[in-house]
Amino acid sequence: MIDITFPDGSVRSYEKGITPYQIAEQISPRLAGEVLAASFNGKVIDLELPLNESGELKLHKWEDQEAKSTFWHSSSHLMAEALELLYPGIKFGIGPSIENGFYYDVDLGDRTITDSDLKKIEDKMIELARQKQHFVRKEVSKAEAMDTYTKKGDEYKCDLIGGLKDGTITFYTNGSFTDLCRGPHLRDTSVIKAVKLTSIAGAYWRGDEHNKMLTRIYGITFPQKKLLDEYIALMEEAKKRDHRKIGKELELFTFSPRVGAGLPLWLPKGAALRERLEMFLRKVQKAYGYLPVITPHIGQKELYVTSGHYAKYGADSFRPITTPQEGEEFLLKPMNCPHHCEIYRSKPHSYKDLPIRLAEFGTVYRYEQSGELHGLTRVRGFTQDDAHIYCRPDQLKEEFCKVIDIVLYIFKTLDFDEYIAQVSLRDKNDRSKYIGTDENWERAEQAIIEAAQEKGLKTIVEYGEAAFYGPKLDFMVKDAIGRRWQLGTIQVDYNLPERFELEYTGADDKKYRPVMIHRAPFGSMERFVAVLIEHTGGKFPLWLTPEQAVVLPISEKYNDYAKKVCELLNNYDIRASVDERNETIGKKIRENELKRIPFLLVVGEKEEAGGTVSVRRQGEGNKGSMTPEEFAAKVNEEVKNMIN
RNA sequence: GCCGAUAUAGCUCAGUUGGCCAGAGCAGCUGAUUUGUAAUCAGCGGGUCGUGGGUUCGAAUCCCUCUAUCGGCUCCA
Repeated sequence: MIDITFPDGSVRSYEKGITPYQIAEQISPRLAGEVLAASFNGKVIDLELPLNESGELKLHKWEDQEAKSTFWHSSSHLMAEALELLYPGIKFGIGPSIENGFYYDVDLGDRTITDSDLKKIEDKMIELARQKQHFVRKEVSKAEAMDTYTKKGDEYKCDLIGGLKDGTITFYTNGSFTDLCRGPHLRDTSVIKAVKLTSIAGAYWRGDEHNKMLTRIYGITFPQKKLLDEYIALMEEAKKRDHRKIGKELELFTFSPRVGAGLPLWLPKGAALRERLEMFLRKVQKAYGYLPVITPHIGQKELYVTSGHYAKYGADSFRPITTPQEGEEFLLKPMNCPHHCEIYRSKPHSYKDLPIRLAEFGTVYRYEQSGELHGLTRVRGFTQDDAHIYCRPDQLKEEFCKVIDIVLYIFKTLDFDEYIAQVSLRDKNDRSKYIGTDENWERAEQAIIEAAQEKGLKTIVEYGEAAFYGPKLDFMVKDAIGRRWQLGTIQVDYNLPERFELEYTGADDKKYRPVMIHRAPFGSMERFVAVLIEHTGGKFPLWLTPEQAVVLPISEKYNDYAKKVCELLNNYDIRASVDERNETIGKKIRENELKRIPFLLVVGEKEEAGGTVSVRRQGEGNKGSMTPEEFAAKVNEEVKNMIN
């Protein structure tokens, strides 16, 4: 007998060799019908894997992520089976589950697959799923596995098997399709009731751009048709929040092919929004002892040779700007740090002066590959809310913690509660991508990990994500459809101070190297605004929104009164305007609601006579009448409470 | 940069198998209306169908180039 411990702490004894599915059946037939996967001692396993020892068992229903990932992983095998039947001779790369669904990378040879083919693949998948194909696990030797795929002519699987250890290799078979796979899988395909193949894309084999590009087919499946419909509806809702769409609708920004791809043009309302964000951060930074500086948009090539950026990125940057004579070469500035280092160098520093925090909303230009450009989130010209902190080694952790405070304060003020704090460290295997000594890297990595811990941040660690000169703490936030973007970033750097020979004089009158922190709480104004748009759907917080109120005269007869009200509000620092158009009040309300104006102030005969405005709040409707002064006081009070 | 797709008026989109001066709604302009909480009515103007080439008697429609955009991959100081 073995003892099985359940999540509620209860323990039951079972015959050795019992499967999780049998246990579910014994608990209740209903549970057996709903269970999709199991975890044994924390590891997800097949429902039909015999248990031979005591341990903790969790049975996963659809709600659990473990169930979903198993479900989607099995779905990718189902899709592979359908593909093999529809496209004989097709070769397979990898086909994992992902956050929302699954994909499979395939090599179709000379054939191509387009969106119009997806329907027939979906239909085939449903047809196969209904056959209730069992997923059968088989352990194979490495030689046997290699032989199978050599015969089949699938070089990708052979490549994968080459990297596996003998004795750990398993095949899974469902219907006519057998795949090299670690598992686990569903019991059978019959629970896959709804299928949607979402897109086709190219993907390099093993993620290496020097390798062949395979065709990646993305899909998602559900145990009920209803869940698929809900998912599709949710995605459609999310697409309405796309910052590119809202940016156009609300006239925040635009692009012009004539100006150039990836070079955003901020329209008056977008500029107003961005300016308020800047002012907000400037105020915070002032309180934290930052000193605003301004540096030019170009710098001599030598500057970046010194910093090391030229060696690392010179070949993939905008070409140098050359002067007519003298043979000088300048680069459009791709980052602000070298300039700030030169500011630090402009005079000698005492240990008593540190930390020195130089801040600049610095516009930088980076050559991004054409296929990478994406709305405001990935552009070729953008403005970093940049600052560089030069401090003594003993001040490092405290300074780092203070920067975390700023980032968290900003996120809190803007209701970004679902962020991921990512500690980005060096690639464990390839250290050639980085500059600086191991010792300095260790110190820097340690400082970040400790500071994050001290601030109680829940972090994930990613290796190989560090900058070439130092490790980072990155704050990642998702967009409307779940793509992750890096916003805030904090980086510890021992290398640039070395390269620029930065110094301060210690108490003992000796020269020392300061440590440098690079930090940008927003990341860039462009990306931050993009994510902010997607989070709010364009309904910006009252303190931030470009237009807080619009006065709507019932008819043109009241335009003069409306203008008077507006002027009064403007004097109270309310951002208001008058909709003077000769339109019905219904239409004015509709259009200004669609523009996400927080307050609409209707004025007509009654209001003019009483010296009031009729207040209508976005999404809440009519809130009754009050004097413009009362309204202004209310708005200003609300704004004050939001950013304090 | 790579794979796949898309590009018609300021915006959102129609445009059948290639065939008369390329259409609609919204926006704009003009006029009427003077409006009470999510679309008042009428008239008018507006497009070398992304660009350049090709096939054809004839191209928005078929083919190629380039550009931009979209979904991914790679990259992201």
